[in-house]
Amino acid sequence: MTQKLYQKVIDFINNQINSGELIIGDLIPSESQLSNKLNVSIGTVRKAIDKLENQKVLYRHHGKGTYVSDHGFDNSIFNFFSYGKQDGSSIRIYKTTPVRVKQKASAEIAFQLGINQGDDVIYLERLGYIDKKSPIIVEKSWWVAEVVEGLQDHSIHIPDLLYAVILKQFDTQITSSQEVLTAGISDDEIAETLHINKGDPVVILNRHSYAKDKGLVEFRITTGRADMFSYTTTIGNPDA
Amino acid sequence: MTQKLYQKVIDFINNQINSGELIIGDLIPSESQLSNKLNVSIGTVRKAIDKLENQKVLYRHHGKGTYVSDHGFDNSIFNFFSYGKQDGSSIRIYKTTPVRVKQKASAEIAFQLGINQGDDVIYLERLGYIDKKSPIIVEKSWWVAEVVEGLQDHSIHIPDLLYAVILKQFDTQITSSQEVLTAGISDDEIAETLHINKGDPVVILNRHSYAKDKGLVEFRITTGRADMFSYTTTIGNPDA
DNA sequence: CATATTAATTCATATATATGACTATAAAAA
DNA sequence: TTTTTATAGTCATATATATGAATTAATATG
Repeated sequence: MTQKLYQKVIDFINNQINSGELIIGDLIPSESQLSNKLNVSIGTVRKAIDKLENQKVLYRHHGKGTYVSDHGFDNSIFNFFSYGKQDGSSIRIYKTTPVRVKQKASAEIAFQLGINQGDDVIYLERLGYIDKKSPIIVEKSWWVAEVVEGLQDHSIHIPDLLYAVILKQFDTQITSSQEVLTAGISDDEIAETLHINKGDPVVILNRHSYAKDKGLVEFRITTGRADMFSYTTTIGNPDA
Repeated sequence: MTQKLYQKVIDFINNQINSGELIIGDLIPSESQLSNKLNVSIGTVRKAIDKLENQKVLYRHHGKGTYVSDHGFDNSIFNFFSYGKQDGSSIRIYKTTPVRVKQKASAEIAFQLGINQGDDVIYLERLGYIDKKSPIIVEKSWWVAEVVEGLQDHSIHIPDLLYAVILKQFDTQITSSQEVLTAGISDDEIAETLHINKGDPVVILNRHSYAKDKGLVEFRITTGRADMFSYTTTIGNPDA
């Protein structure tokens, strides 16, 4: 045997997802269909699906079938914003996009995106709300212009989930992101936007996003009010 | 069948761990031994171990056996401190314990530990270093006194891994912790300890730890220099 | 003694098979 | 028509078996 058979199945499913033949929410072929199509036993298909289910790429529904999950990006740290403190229940953040322009990349942005200073980038500034009053996060996002040419056009509607537009309008599938979280204090600009005082603590999340076949396409700095942020995890085994 | 057989295997192994018959680093019985002992097929044992491996409770070493992992607590956010910024490689933090006293619980601490104000608690203050110079984290930890009676005694050596002592000296197994991360700014005391300026940003991690059969036993506030902290995650599928 | 070989143990991969349980749909009965 | 029943498709659990690969320990060989 030249390679692991279950890897063949994993690759097949990943390819279907990455090529767009399968998208979030889709039912994938049944275990027996995959078994026949790929000439492996049904047990091998199960093992492959087990692994993809553990990675949250797929989820099973007994009696119905196996679906493509959208949980990959639900893991973003900033989806763990919570209003109060205790529960850690993730709440919905509504977003607006007050700024969207094409501009020349600064030295810093060029460095972050791996392009040359002065190259075209599309800059978006988004605000996140949990109610209608004042924003709790500011999101600054720079895109390689050639990838999303026209995104600065206000005729394009930007929904809460930015990547949905990127996929549909620009045929660009964001496959993974790298996030780095740290803390800081607000400067004048951030303080005014978030209705807090200069020097108040903020949470800062830098994100680099990669697209299929295109590499690094977005650099994003998200700044959030520390008093509105808490990230909750459980370690160990609560069942024990 | 009254219940899932693989669950029987999972329960057996978890019980061995929780009772202390198996501790971190131990080799668990081989698949065939478990199969014989519990009267289930070897495939069922594999399925059970698969699940525990996914939960990071166990890890396998091909040709040697399956071991009890300590990765449960490696997930602590503060193990993702990194010195520089980029790589996110987790580094070792050396700890000292300059303060350890028995005291009466304040209203706040009593609330956090679910005990009465004025009840005895053991208070530890620990400092974390990445080199020998100045500390980058301050850890304030309050324990229910009856659980760790004597921990304030300086004759007890406290290693970097505090929970190892708790297990051995006080027969108390920490089974899970709940962590909440947020950001803040340093007050005078913290600023002095961490050799930063008052008002500088800090990362704050609150932890509640639970012990087997004893419930909530520790409340901890860890404060770290924001410029030394970064928490890195990858979302989505980098392989895709 | 030092080194190479062999054997035993253990996990890893792969297949085949049987039974059970959940879901949706089509057929039959009220 | 509405309700019930039967059935087919799907994933879930469980066992048995075979082969392969990694590790360790025992044995043979020089």
